[in-house]
Amino acid sequence: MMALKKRSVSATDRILEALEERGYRSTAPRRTLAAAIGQQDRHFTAEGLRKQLPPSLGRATVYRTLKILVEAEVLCRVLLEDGDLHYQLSHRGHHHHLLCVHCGSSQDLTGCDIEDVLLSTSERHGFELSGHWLEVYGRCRECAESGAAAA
Amino acid sequence: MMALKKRSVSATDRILEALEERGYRSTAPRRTLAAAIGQQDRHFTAEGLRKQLPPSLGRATVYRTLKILVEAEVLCRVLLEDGDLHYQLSHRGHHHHLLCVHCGSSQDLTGCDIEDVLLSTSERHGFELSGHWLEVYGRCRECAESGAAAA
DNA sequence: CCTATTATTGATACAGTCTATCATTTAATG
DNA sequence: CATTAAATGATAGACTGTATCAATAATAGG
Repeated sequence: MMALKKRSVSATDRILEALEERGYRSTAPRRTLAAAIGQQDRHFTAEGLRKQLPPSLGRATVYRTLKILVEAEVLCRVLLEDGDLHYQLSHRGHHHHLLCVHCGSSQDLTGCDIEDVLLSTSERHGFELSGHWLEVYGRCRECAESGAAAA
Repeated sequence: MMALKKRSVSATDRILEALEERGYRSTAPRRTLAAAIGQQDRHFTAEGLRKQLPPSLGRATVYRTLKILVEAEVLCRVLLEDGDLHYQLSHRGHHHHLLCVHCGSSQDLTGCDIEDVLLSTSERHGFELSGHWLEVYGRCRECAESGAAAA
């Protein structure tokens, strides 16, 4: 019982597990990083993250660890509408995001049969599909309901 | 009759027209740039373009002009699979690209009703759609047929 | 054609994001 | 513990842009 805080704990743990699974050592900087990333509730940049960390944690370590985590698919990169690339906690497997341009939240796009549409369309072009990148922008339910007349 | 070379000529002209339409002055650097961009047959980077230009043409001018052209929708930015942003001549209106990861060519994705799929899916999430970004990666017909066993 | 006005240019410096190098420190292992 | 290899952080640098600004060039009016 009392399963509060489950989200942040499990995110941090998932990060540490992913590192361990891949044979990376458990170090103090990585534990600090994992905790900080686990607390992010939306997409973030490497430098934004760094500002929340003790300055003693070197730049290179932050970037190296982020890179590892993207490769491990614990983090994914999201493309903002202006072309900025941010990081975000990822759920397993290939998926897409509904990114709220107002509050910055993101939810996974589920129940979307976009793969099928792309596959058949590609075939018509004689194109051998190997992957795709999709980001969807708009306003989440909360922002749409509250700021009804937002830009 | 004899409508050869139409593509490159019209691309350069389209660029110059777009600048004029928007009230930008016709200058030698911009004409040089327009000609160089018109000759690109696939996506390129700002620095890659710059290497094909006289060094006297300043960095800032290249970047400024590219920015203007993206805003004018004469150029569009394409996202490569690794997160790199490149530029590319654009055809009018919103569209998507089939990007060949082998030869770097790109073709427009037509006959794709992805907007409809996204719209209905977004609605199910209570998400107010305002835009999206989609890139599709794979191999074009030529590359698929020739290098049958390519990576 | 000449001049005034204003946009444009290119040099320079700087910002942001990320990588390479490398001596030092630390974790894992026996 | 002692060994060994991984990881760290400092530093420098690459790459893609943006900001500033004095000098220059394009347009508009006379």
